[in-house]
Amino acid sequence: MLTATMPTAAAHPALRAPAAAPQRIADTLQGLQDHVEISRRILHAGDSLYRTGDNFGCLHVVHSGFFKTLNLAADGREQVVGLHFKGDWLGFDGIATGRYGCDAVALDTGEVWSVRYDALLAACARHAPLLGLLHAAMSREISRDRDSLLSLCTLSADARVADFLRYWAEAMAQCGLRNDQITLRMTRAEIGNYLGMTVETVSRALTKLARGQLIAFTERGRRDICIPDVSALAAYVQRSLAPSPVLQ
Amino acid sequence: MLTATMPTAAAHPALRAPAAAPQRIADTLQGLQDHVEISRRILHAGDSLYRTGDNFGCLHVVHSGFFKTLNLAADGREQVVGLHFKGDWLGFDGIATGRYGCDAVALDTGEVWSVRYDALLAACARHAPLLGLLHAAMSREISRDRDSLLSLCTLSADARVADFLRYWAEAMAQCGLRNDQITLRMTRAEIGNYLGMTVETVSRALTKLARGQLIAFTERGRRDICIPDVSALAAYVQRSLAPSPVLQ
DNA sequence: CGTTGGGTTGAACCCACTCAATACGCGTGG
DNA sequence: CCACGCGTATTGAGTGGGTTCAACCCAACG
Repeated sequence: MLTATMPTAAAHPALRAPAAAPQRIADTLQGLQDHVEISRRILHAGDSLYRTGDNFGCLHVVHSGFFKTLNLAADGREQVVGLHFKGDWLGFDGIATGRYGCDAVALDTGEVWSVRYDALLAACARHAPLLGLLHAAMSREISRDRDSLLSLCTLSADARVADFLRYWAEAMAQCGLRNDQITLRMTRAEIGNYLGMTVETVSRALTKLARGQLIAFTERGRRDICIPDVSALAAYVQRSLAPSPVLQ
Repeated sequence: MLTATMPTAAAHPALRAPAAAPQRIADTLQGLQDHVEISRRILHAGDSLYRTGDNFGCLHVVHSGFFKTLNLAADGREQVVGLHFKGDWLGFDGIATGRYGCDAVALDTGEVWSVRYDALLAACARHAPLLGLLHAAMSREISRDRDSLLSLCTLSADARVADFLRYWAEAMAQCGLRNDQITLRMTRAEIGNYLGMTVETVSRALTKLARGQLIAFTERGRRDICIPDVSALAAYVQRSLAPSPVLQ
């Protein structure tokens, strides 16, 4: 069995997912391709896959690219509630009510595979493992959301940014992409919204991490970030928990 | 069709659930009873239904009482990530990994119905509507978690407490219980943890709400709370969004 | 009684926010 | 080519909401 090497510390809470993530992603895409009729669709940065209130009919799986989900309140508040990478499903929130409960927006050019929910259920009836994949994906989504809550409530602003970068790098690795140098597809405003802080705080946190050698900016633009050692970010999060002074 | 009256403002984001919640709960319990072998279990306040890391084998449905789910990080951080009432499912987070990802703890005496996950799947194959109930429950869980994120990131401490009370009262109504006077089953510490603030802030927020006549404490103890008008709480949340001075 | 756990309240502090100025990157058009 | 505008990012100074630290109240209980 070809298990991808996972260089980062395995002790981290958000790392409960099985180490064989690339295999899982491949199985998901293959399973869909083999048993359900799928419709492929290319989206570009800023395009919406679906919007809050749209009639629910399809589930979607990210085949390439990056997506964010936005929760919109009736009063205008909006909140980035999830980031989604290759192999992730989109649209679960629509099953219960028959309407999507959030917006799904592409962060750059990418492809999604869409399947009709009823067709998927029919396929699951014929081919049971497909249902297992579906349930596992929903289960992971729930766990992931809870980990977000945990980080949001228990970490300082700096640590949340560090944890965000670690999460992104982790996701890159699971997609089989290199994660020592990542290009954030989000503006500081989006990151700040996702992490519950302001643009300025995000910026300050990033410069502090750069000062501490935990990350480095590349020559071109400040949206590319070098992460020499992903596990060092996790260590930073741990350190910042203790009331002992970390790095200035 | 007997649709329960929902007195509260329908404009609120967390109110996406179909209005026929009592019917949904009844259907869930009936569906389980009719098609799967269930094992009933009584728990008392503080008892754990399952713990983080336990082998996953069962899903559980609350039949009576109140439960909280606790996310535990390896480093000791713990976070209340969910509250669960009659008809709610517990244990979804265990499907993906084969181990529960959090603790489920009873907030007072209550009964849960447990079903083996594999038995449930088999029953779903025989009786399709059961699968619909399961997926709807998972879908609602995801939506609910996202609403928590939204509140946590976009509301002030006072508004979060108000929103918490509104949510609890809402849940009581959906269970068919009276919601003009609720007994919080949680200590200030638990509430604070759930809402991402300290005990003192929770206490201050409650006294402020009481000063503003939005809630009132009963004669006995400060854990019983009268809510004369639930929709007034939602209105308070809305008001506190605008930078205009609310109530002192 | 004394003790213990939960709750409230006050005072001082501090992290993160607001406000504001500046700098950067990039496309457009002169 | 530079000028210009615009969105984005960074940095500084000042403020404030929420925290920390502390004292105190109260009810339950041995």
